[in-house]
Amino acid sequence: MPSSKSPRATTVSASCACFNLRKSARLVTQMYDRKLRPAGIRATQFTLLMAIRSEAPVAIKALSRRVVMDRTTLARNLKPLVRNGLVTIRPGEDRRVRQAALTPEGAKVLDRALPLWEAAQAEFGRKLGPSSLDTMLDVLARTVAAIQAD
Amino acid sequence: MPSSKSPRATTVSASCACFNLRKSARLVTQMYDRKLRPAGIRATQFTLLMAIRSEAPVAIKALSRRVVMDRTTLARNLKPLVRNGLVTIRPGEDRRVRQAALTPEGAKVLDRALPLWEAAQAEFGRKLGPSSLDTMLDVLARTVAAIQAD
DNA sequence: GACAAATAAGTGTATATACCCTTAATTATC
DNA sequence: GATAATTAAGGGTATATACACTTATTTGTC
Repeated sequence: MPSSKSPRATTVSASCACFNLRKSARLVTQMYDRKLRPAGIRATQFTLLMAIRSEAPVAIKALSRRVVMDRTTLARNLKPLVRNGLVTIRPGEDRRVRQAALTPEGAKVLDRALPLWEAAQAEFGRKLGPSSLDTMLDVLARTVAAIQAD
Repeated sequence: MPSSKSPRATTVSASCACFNLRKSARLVTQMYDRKLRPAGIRATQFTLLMAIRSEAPVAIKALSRRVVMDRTTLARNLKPLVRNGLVTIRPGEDRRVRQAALTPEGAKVLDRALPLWEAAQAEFGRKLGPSSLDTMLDVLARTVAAIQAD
């Protein structure tokens, strides 16, 4: 039973789903970014490169659905990748659409990044414990499904 | 070799702790931000106001430890709150230190925000299920502990 | 007391996030 | 076939994140 001093403050910090998700995401992102640094990309960029490689050429809109990222956020996250020559964006047949694809350089960076990502995954799994990692992925997947259900 | 490419992509999107944390954090933050909008603050700002209220006056460094946020990130997140008159930052006795505290206006906004936050919590709990919410908070707490253990 | 080590914080730069509003192109409706 | 409704995307603005580097102050050591 919490003390009478500031029970609500304690409640927020311990029970707010948003705060605790963001807090964990900050720490985990820092860890993955550090691991990926030798490849010259960040965790978010790694995810995007992987998603593009598996579906290229893919429209901005379709890609944003795939990675569950706001369309305008995605467009801006692609900019450094385009600037650094890892991704190309070209008009599709439907001239409203712009298609993203990996460049050869992008594929090369991704090949260099993959073992670094695997190392990050392994370290995180070791620290948290494999069954907890499974639990986390399960509850996060259900969270996304629950929110997107509307 | 069609099979060399798609399984890894699937693996990343299904098993990357960083990607899935960030993805969930995006969606959940959007939901909490929407709920808090009538109070004129965002989820991150709500968290900071709560933390400041429960410990004011509190140094930037101490606050950054409390909310597990990079010190420079925190300093920048405080700026809109100071600009909008919700928080004051003043020098401490130790003149290296700057102390943050709520203004009366900040307390007023927080009072207006609290029931909105509670509504967001309730809606999220209803969507995900109470036991899943507990599971999430538990695994996120252990994640933070595991990473900070080093 | 002088000076080195440690500590708290600010700045520059870059990425990440998403709202709102607008523009261009396609599809549906009559 | 002209026009309305829909769809894909870009730009403006604001917040969120964190690394590297720097500055100011305090503390520890002799």
